[in-house]
Amino acid sequence: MGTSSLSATSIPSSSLPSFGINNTHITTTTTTTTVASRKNGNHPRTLRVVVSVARRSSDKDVWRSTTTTASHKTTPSPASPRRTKVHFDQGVDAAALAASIAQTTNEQELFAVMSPFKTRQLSTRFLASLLSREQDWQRSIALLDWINEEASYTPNVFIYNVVMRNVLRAKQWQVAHGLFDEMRQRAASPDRFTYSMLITHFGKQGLFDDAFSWLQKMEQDRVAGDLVLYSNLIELSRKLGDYSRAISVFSQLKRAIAAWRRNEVGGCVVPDTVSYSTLLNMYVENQKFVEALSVFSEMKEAKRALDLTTCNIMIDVYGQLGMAKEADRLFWSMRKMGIGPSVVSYNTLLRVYGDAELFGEAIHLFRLMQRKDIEQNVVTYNTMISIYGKTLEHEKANNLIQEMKSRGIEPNAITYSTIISIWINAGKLDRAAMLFQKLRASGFEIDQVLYQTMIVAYETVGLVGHAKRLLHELKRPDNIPRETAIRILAGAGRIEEATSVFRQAFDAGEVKDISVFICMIDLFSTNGKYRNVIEVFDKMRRACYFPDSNTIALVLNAYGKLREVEKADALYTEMQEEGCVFPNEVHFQMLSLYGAIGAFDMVESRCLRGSSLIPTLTRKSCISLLPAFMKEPIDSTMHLE
DNA sequence: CTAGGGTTAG
Repeated sequence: MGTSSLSATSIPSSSLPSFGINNTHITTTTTTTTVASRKNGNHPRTLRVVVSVARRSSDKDVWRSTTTTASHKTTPSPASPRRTKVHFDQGVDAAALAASIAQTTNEQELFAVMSPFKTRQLSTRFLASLLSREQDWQRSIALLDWINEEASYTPNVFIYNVVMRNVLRAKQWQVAHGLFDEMRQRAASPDRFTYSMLITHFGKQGLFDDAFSWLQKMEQDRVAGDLVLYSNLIELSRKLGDYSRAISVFSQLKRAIAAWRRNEVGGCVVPDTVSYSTLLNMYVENQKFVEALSVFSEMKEAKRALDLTTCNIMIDVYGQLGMAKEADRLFWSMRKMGIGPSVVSYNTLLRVYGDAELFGEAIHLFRLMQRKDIEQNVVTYNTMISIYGKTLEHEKANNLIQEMKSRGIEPNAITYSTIISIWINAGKLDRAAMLFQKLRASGFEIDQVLYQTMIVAYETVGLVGHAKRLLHELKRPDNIPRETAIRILAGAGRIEEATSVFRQAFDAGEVKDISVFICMIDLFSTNGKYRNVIEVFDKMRRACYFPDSNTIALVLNAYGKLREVEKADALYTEMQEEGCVFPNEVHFQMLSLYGAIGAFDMVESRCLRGSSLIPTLTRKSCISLLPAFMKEPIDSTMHLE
């Protein structure tokens, strides 16, 4: 019968990424499905088997060896007592049963433990509660399989969510995909718990494409997000360096809040401390300090309690705004608010003092930390070294390196690049070079800032030969990662070297960081190498990285320069559908592209309809739009300056 | 009976 052909080996290993939902197999089992369904009068079980076998085929250890289908392929469970409403949960000790399950090492053992309950009616609620005690992903999958195949219960969304939780915590991404598909097929529709877990776990792992595709599915399913989810998405966008997307998510959040206020949806979207601080942080990252301040006061108005992290962020904001006094006041009032400042608070205030040239206060605070035995870390020392650099006390700065070492705090690349810059600014290039050589000789990993610092230093004092030698080394990077070499070469504008190292690294599968793609696109774009821009972009997409909107703007520009308006249009449309909000420059760029090929209808349909462009049109942009409007009179609602 | 979030130094 069908299922016997469904052993793990029959699932092609290439059936990713939809993971095992393989049409061939589903087709071959259709007949059995019908029979099975008729027999026990419920859902098609065989499909479940297909999915679960495929899912398990990725397992590696003992749980996999039991992927035999023989034991549970035919006989519908004799009990199948779904007609009766009587449950026997009461007599079952859930804790003891969970403990027995926890002892099993493979599926057969687990099935054996559960076998007495095939003939008894356990409620779905009981099963969910049983599962929620299990943390191991393989055992929870086995239990899910038992529920489905051995006992013919119908797992609900609670049960699936618990299994999903364990699978995600174990970073089993393929299994998660399979489980998700299975949920949908079995009508246990994913809910906001499911989506929230998927989006955050995939996002945390840097799998942004997946994370945003879950978001899309969530919206298609009309599942309302809540505040934490939106905080998460804003944070994801921030990590991607995509301010536009963050703003777009934020406006979605505001829409969700409005809907919630009108009682249209459930869930809770009232901003809390963490979501405020996420927003704060987003504004800080993008240098929007005034907006950050306004969020802070809105937060205080909303009577949200300040917590440690929010205070730390705000000390930083005040500092960046040149409001050292406020930063100082906030720091010293933390204890009164019942918040003990952490090492991060101290470090941030140290930096604020340094930026404000309040060196006396900084040194005083540092001494206080040492006297009162408040935790210090490498950031504390790096900040102080930089401050001694500003006060021109070079030897004191240098001594701090010895001090931190003696206290068991290891200097890092930031420590060394700080001190090297100090030597260089003090005109002591020899000391800088000596330290650099010593670091290289000791096998310390030189990162791009260290390299760049030295290269720039050599160039500044006219030692062009030394600078060139360093750059030359990077072409054949043996002791530094290729990604680092690429970033340095690109930063130094060495197109040919950067290109060749990038191609080597990409072919060797070594390009893991999205920023490497981006710096190559930047490099090619600023040098008018548009064909190369597209090449890197294609590689980036093939490697499943999600480009930020600035990068997309550069790629659109490249397509335009190459007169590939159709490709530009496809990308522009796709990214907007993905929720990407472009700066107006990008829209104008597209406008002029459409204009150049005389596609005036595109101007209307793609750029203007539903976009926020019209109220912001300036005289200059209106002039650039004129060709497009030649057919139509200019709308009087447009604001001409 | 199920879930998830934020901060410092070159």
